[in-house]
Amino acid sequence: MNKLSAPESKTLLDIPALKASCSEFSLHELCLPRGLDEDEIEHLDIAIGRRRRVLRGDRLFEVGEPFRKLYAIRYGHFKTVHIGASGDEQITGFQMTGELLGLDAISNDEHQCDAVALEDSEVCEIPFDRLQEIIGQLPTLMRHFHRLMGQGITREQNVMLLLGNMRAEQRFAVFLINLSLRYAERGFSPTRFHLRMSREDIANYLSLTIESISRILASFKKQGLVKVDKRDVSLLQIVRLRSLAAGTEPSVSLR
Amino acid sequence: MNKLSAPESKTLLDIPALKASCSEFSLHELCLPRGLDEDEIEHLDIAIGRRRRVLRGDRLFEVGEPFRKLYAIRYGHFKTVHIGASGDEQITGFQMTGELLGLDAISNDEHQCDAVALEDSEVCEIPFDRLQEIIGQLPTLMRHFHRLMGQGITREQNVMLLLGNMRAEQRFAVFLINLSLRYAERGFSPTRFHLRMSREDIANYLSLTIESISRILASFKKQGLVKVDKRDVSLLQIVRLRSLAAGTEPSVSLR
DNA sequence: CGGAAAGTTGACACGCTTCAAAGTCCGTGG
DNA sequence: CCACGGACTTTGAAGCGTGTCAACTTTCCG
Repeated sequence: MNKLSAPESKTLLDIPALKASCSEFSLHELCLPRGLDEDEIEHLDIAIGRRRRVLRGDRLFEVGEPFRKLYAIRYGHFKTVHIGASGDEQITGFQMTGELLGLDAISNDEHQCDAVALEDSEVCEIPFDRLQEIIGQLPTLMRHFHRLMGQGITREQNVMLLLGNMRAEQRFAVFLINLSLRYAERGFSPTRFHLRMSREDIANYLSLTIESISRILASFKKQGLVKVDKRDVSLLQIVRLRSLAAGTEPSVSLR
Repeated sequence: MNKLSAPESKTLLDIPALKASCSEFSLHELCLPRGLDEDEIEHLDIAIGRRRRVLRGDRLFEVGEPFRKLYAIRYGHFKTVHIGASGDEQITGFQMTGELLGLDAISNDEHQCDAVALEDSEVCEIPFDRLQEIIGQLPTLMRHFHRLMGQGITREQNVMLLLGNMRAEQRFAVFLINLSLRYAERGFSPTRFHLRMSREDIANYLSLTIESISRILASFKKQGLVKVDKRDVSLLQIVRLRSLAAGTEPSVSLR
């Protein structure tokens, strides 16, 4: 699907081509900030550095690695994994095309987590010091970047609410609805998609066990909420799923 | 303790006074960024707007309020409260002198939580658009501000780890050790401090019940880890508490 | 001093984990 | 093509940590 034959080592000053490449892959987050004129984009393309391919299972960056660049996902999926004090791993997020990786390293100049590709993927490397120089001259872009960092904060606050207040079924419903929304934003079906992550990853992210995920999935299937074949999911009653996720609808007992 | 008779309506261009006032109250976070020269501070003081007092129990800002300013705490304590979809409240953090409030609103131009004063407090109001103008001209300050936002992100990731992976005792130990560190940074005792928040607030923050907090506290007292009188806490065995918090030491059964 | 709010303590319930075992998928090699 | 093995998934039964509920005690503050 994402087959592309992009010229690998073209000059970075080819503005129309840059613009095209950004919109083509819907890098709407940082590569194609809304409201920039040609002149601004000209500055921006200096910061948008090399592309980098990351194969499934490989790490884009690791805990402790010095912080130099942010990464905008051109296509593919990633997970970010934190290592707790006692060696336990926790997945703190799944990222997809158009999203930004590496913000967690800004505070310490050191990456706080591993970023692992869930499938063969490609990212834009964005040197952070160059980015800061540029946004100093482009207020629109600065505002945009700050909004992105703010989104990182609110996203995580939502996960805090999820882990703090929700029971297993609701967590899983939130997980599904969240994926649905993000795929819809990218022009894919909100009701049918492929899970790039294993059950184990999902369980870890939601702080549940794979057994619980399995049981909830079985329960959802029996209620006719979803259809599941391996990692292919169809949301059959998205309205009910939404109200489950919102906590409006009382969750049905698992037995 | 924090009795001060600051001239309320002095001119904001009094640079030496500004400098003094910032260091005096250890607003080391944003009001006194390290590495700024006099000239830079001159620019900065335009952004540092009015001071504002907030009485115990009052809200500095509320959910849905349009975002205009960030707030640097000059003295006092706050909690930030999020309202879940089904009306349930969750406390997502406690903030103390020198910390920044309002970052969560940057993504949406709308505050995502309530900020409630836990005691009579005072903040610096920092108009965000002015701040952005200024950091566009002061790279040092920009880097500093980004570091602060990054800290917001890493702080929340730590809470995610806490809520996701830790049992009740460990959560509470982390809570105590975290307070201890932050008081130490501010020149207060790391082993004796006063809790500004109720048991209910603590329980809510840690996603536990007040009964659990009470039981854990009793258990810690029995083990000689802490001494507690109302809201006054003494950490008697900070080493063991640290290893409990780190998950190194297996937690002792509650009975 | 009195009533309300906050904190403590005990008994029980429940949701999820843990442990165990069976079932399914899928690549590999005979 | 089928047999085999390992990884992943499903399902069941039991256990544990924490929530819930209720009663009691202490503290707070007019």
